Amino acid sequence: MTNANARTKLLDAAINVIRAQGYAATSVDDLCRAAGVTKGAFFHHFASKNEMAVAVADHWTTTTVPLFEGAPYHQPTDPAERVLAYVAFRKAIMTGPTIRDFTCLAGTLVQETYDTHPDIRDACGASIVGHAETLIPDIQAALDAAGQSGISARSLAIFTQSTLQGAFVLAKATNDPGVAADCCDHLARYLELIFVSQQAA
Amino acid sequence: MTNANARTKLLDAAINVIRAQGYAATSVDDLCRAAGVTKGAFFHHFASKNEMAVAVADHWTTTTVPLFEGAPYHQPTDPAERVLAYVAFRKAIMTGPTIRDFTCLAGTLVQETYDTHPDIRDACGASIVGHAETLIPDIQAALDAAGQSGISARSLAIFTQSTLQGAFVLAKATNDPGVAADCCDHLARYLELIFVSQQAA
DNA sequence: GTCAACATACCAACTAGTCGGTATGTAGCC
DNA sequence: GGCTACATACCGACTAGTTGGTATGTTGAC
Repeated sequence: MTNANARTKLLDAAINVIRAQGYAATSVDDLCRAAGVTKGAFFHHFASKNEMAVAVADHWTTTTVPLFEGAPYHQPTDPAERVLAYVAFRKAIMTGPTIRDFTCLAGTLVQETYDTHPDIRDACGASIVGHAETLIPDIQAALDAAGQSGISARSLAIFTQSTLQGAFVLAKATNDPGVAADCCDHLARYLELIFVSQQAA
Repeated sequence: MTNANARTKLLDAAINVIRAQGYAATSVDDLCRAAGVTKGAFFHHFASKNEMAVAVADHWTTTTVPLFEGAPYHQPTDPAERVLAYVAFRKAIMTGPTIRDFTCLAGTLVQETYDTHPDIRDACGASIVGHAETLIPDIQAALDAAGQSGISARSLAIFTQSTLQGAFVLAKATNDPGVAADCCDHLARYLELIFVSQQAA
């Protein structure tokens, strides 16, 4: 990591610095210091601070995709169980030493940029929606199995991400990671109630 | 509003400016310009930008409390219906001209300050949790009526706020207020499924 | 006259971004 | 192999403008 090139070092550092301080409060010098590179290197790789923010949103996607692809929640044979295992996995990784460590870069970044920096907003949106979309097949299968024809799989997939983003906000506001875990339990209960309906019939 | 004192004008302006731009990206001059007052007035009323942020979180509570107290969702006689009417009310006010107009100042503010400004974080936390607590009596009554002894009313009240905060984040990320409304529908369905369980028995 | 409520002028520190320069390739020609 | 020509990656001093905050008025109510 340390002997990676300056661009990668900057993007890796930016993930943590921006999650802790926010985007606007993070100066280019802050990022260079955290990455151990100079300002010259920064502006060699990125035309502006803004362009770096777009790049870091993409980098966030790049780093999280393998994490989820390699996660154990894909193992159950039943789609509904896979979705619930996904929520359990999300809850399980909410145990970092600090709240910052398990919160979402894209969610944090978009909150302060959605109205002023459309390019950053779109990159964050693509990251979050792209992840949500990986859940749609399993959710659709689970809904079909439960005979739930009135619920959109896409809407439900988006809702899972919304719940997680909200859980992060509440964890920050209460300074208590446990609140986020509680929210996962409610999300899991909601999904169980939906997915189980036909099995009960 | 315009002939209010400078302090009130600043706090009113700060709600909208900070919701649009974020806290760190909002300069004291921005706030003074938006409020139509001078910098001298700002620092006459607030010792620092930070102190103003704490004050605006409190001001946010002060302005939203009457909005919810006077809302029609208290009318149903059944507690469960009141809770569902609350969610419907939250959905109904998500129709501002821009996303900024219906998002939560406290949620936006805490995202970028939770780690660096504990005083602002606590003020935001108090605003959100304080609002959640107004829902607890109805939620508790609805849970009791449904025989749901395994669910904490407080945890569920917090979850409603978490869901709303997440809905705001997703609406921002997708630049689509409709996403937030969809999330309200899912929240309502979850509550219905919980509250209805004993009625079905 | 005193005091709160502002206004104006100002400052030191910091900001994003620039620019001239260096170090290390590497491709192609002879 | 040795040479030129050019490209990439990086350095760090510099600048023009902005920032939060201060110092010093002014004004009007009591």
